[in-house]
Amino acid sequence: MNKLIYIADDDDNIRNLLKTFLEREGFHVTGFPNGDKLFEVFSNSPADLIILDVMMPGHDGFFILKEIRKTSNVPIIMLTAKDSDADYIQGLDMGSDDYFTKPFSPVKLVSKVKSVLKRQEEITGKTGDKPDNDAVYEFADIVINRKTKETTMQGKPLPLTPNEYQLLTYLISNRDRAVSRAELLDKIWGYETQVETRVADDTVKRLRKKISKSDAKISTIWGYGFRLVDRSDEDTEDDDGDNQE
Amino acid sequence: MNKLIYIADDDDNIRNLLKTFLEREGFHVTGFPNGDKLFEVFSNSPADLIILDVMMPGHDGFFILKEIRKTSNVPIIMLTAKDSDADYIQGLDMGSDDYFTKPFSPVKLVSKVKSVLKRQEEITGKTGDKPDNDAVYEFADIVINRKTKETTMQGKPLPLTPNEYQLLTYLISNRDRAVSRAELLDKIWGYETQVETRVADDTVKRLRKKISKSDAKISTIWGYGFRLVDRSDEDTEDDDGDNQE
DNA sequence: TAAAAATGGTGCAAATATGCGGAATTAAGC
DNA sequence: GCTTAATTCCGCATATTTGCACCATTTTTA
Repeated sequence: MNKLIYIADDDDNIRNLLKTFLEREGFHVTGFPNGDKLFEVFSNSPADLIILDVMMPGHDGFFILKEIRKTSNVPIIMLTAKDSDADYIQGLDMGSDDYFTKPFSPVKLVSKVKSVLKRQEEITGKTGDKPDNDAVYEFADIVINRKTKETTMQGKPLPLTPNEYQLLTYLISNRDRAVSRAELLDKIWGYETQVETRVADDTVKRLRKKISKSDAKISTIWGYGFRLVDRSDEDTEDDDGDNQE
Repeated sequence: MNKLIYIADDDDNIRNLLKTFLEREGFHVTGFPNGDKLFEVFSNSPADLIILDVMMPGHDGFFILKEIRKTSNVPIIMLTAKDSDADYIQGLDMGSDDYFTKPFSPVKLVSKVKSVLKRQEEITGKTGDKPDNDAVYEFADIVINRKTKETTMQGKPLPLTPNEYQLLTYLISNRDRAVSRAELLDKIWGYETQVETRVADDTVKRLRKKISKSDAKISTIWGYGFRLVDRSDEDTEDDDGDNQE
């Protein structure tokens, strides 16, 4: 999986310790001496998970946390000193964030990291409301991150070609209705006129093959177009009326 | 058709250009110097389609778009400057909205307008000016979802062919009167002249077979056409000799 | 009551739509 | 320029729809 993890801690020993343990587990780790540096880099190249010490030169961990939260839902693990920060911890969004109390066992932190990442995958992999609904499209067991253009099916990466990506995205964003071939050609291929072409069918064909094991299914509306349905709940009603003109 | 189109753009040249081209195609066009003015007027007298420039004095196009979307499903075409608005475009409801990048060809925009309006008709129905809040047609135990094009009878899926779907939809939307064969041929088959054909009867025949177990029934108006009746309440007066033409 | 007109039903074949595999073309990276 | 991936094109097999011919049944008209 090769996840990228950012660590901000002013203590070199702790940073290197964590780096060592995490890298041993196959993670890609970058350390920062303070939160501001981390934030600066993160703004341009996001990571999969962030570990923040609360006590740091410059802005403290909670400040950085809030800054990051303004634009990202990346999971964040806070490193706190004893109980002193208890009050602040209460305010954390425990859904996507977590905390660890110093001193801590590196082994335990590593397993915490793993569980947080796993949970994150579960959240993105299932139908559950999630904060960043503009950037993430979900349908059944398929998740599309529109910012990173990453697509997953049942948590595993689903490689899509550009056209397939667009088509699937369009179908998902119009999950509540059937879309006609003409509309697909117009929106995705940009054909103004309804040229007699079957490129849409071709792309649907390839897409169907790739998501054949998914709960999501592209059903045909005979004489009209297509519609995305979820096998797990709408399977009983496939055939139905269609078209016009 | 004589559709009404509203345009909001602070650039007089663009507004007049569009106005000219669209009016040449038979559309009725009203221009506004900004989105707020357009919104104000639209609130009282709706249009069939709206063209919004993104960059405008006052609220920008996306803001106006959202305001309009709170109460209406009128198709909207956004005019954006280059790729700068790419992110926002992502957030559009690509189903009923569309966008155009400046600079654009008026000819292409006109054809886009046409295709959008046509699609809107397909979805909303040929009757035209009605917000699609009645996307679901019901008659007796038959339900037609015009968005998904799913048809159910007594809760179970009712598979209809394109022609049957159209015919049933037309009958339901005209439940309060009898429709003549000539009218059906005109509206559904598009036969301008009253060709001596019995295709309408064929489709009625097939439809009757499929809904034979339903409370809905297609009764024949001898010498004229058909009318949809509900067995459960209007059963007493089925055959009667209405006639005219 | 018989004949004519209108409608309903059955079956079939032409027309249309869709799915699918693979070739051909185009685009993209090196 | 060459190699690979992506897209489109091309037939063909299959599925579905639809119009029509033909006959039966009902209704009207004479």
